[in-house]
Amino acid sequence: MQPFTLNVIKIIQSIPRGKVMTYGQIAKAAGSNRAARQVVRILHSMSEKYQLPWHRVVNASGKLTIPTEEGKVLQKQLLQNEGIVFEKDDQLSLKRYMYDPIEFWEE
DNA sequence: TGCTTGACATGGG
DNA sequence: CCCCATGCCAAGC
Repeated sequence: MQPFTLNVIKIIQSIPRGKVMTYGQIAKAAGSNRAARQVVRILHSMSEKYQLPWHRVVNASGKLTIPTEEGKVLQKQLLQNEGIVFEKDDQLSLKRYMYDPIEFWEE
């Protein structure tokens, strides 16, 4: 496994309750700013094994991008359980809920 | 080894 | 705001 992959896993595990991160952010934080698609794959194949909070990962627009309707509904419910409120059907406010680890370094 | 596959991102029309 | 093309790169086959 590549170090990048491991980083992605750790980062996703570090997302706190009630917060979300975008694929691009995670990829960048893991060391490759253009590897959003690898994050996708990792979520696909490792979310079970590593118990990743996959539902806290959304796209750059702050929308749910699960292909199936059931998956989308499930993710939405999981996020709502954590206190996140949706503006529209599958749209949430990134301004409010986006988790940026940079807070730790710069604050 | 080489080609295909994505739950993405970004920019242009 | 929606749709499309293109870039990207590790994992699977």
